[in-house]
Amino acid sequence: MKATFRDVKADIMRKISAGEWAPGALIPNEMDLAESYGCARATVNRAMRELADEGVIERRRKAGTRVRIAPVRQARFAIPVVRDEIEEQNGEYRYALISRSKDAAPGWLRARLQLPEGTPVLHLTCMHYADGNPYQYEDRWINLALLPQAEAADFATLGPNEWLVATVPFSDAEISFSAASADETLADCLSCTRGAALFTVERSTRLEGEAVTFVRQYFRPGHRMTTRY
Amino acid sequence: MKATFRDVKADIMRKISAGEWAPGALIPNEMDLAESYGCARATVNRAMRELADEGVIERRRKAGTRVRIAPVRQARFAIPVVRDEIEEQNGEYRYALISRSKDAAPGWLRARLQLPEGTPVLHLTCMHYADGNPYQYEDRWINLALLPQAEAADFATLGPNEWLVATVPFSDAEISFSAASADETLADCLSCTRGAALFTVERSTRLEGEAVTFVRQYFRPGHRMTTRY
DNA sequence: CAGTGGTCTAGACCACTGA
DNA sequence: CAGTGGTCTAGACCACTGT
Repeated sequence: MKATFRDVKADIMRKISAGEWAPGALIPNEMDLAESYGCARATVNRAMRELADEGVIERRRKAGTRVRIAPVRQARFAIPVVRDEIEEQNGEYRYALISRSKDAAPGWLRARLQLPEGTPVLHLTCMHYADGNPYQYEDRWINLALLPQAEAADFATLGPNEWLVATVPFSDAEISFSAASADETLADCLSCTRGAALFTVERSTRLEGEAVTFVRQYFRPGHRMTTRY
Repeated sequence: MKATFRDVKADIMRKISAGEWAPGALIPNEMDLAESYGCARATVNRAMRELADEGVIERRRKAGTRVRIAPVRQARFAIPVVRDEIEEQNGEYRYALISRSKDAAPGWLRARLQLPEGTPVLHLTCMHYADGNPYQYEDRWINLALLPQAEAADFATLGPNEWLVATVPFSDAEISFSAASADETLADCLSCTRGAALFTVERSTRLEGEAVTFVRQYFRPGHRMTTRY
């Protein structure tokens, strides 16, 4: 009879899945539920709060709790460092720096990261291999005005990805997924045909409002990013 | 002086960001923190639990709480119904059914969804338009053994996506993102060149372990899926 | 076995908001 | 203004796990 918050959560989910509480329907309030489950209100509260976080129900003070009409389906992705991603699949990771140059940020990058004219940036291109096969081509820009120490870093052996994670551990990011056609350079580096469709990730990272870095990652043809929800 | 769980969470985050508690470092236990923040242990617990959920810290009974060495960066995506996705951008949504057929599930689909041989499926292909422009090509398979009523549904006016959300509101799903080259049919439907790189979403949905549906969605060239984390 | 986090409780006060 | 969820508290017991 003693219900845990997991029991309560599961039972509410069941009632919703079974159609007992239809989309849009009002769910009893916390006090009533607590009584019917024979537990404290705080227990019901935790169950309901988690369901609300997951987008299953919608809660409003005074108005009560309702089953969402259009359930907000959401998926969570882990965003690993490339090395970890490969090693988790028991692959042998190898990294190689292709090019490195210091310049003023080009216009498209300044616009994208809201950088002032003349901001110095470090531009790196590199490759990541799994078991000797091309895995990912990385096109990386680092804001030297904010991270001058990047100029002294040795990116010949350590990938910028790992260097940044170690240097700027917690930051905000905007990430976007898309598809791109392989141009000559990409085809060459990834050992694929020109025009091949490549899964692409772009990410810009900020620390307290200041743009730290921008990266484009092109994955080998056929790459998938998978999750459950 | 009265710290809320938000205060505690923010302060812990600050200490970690500032390097006061380095990656791998042991964080004081809940009782000590509660005392230093002048709040109840439950308050500290909630703050820490949320940070652990977000992948910032790692907690183990008896061993205590540590700052994660490799912070698990994770992003959340809302998975909207196509119509909502378009209408949220103030676009005019239009739907069209291209083909509809009933058949036994082909081998690749049976393997993918773990269906027995001979399982009847409904195969639909359709298009979604935004402001009259091709937006997404949908290739949908519905398990008729589980959802026989799909055969009677009129998919000429209502997209299978919306029909399913209304019929099977809560289910588990596996979703994966990739890139695909447009073949003749896709190029034709999406008004793009053959070989264009298309952002692609595949999703298989289960209800209590039973496969309900599988879908491949091909987006128009240039489509991006974006989020912050 | 002892220390740490995980959870529950009963009660309280507060914040928001619909009627 | 009254009902609902949001949060905090002080205390308790339990589950796990390192030593």
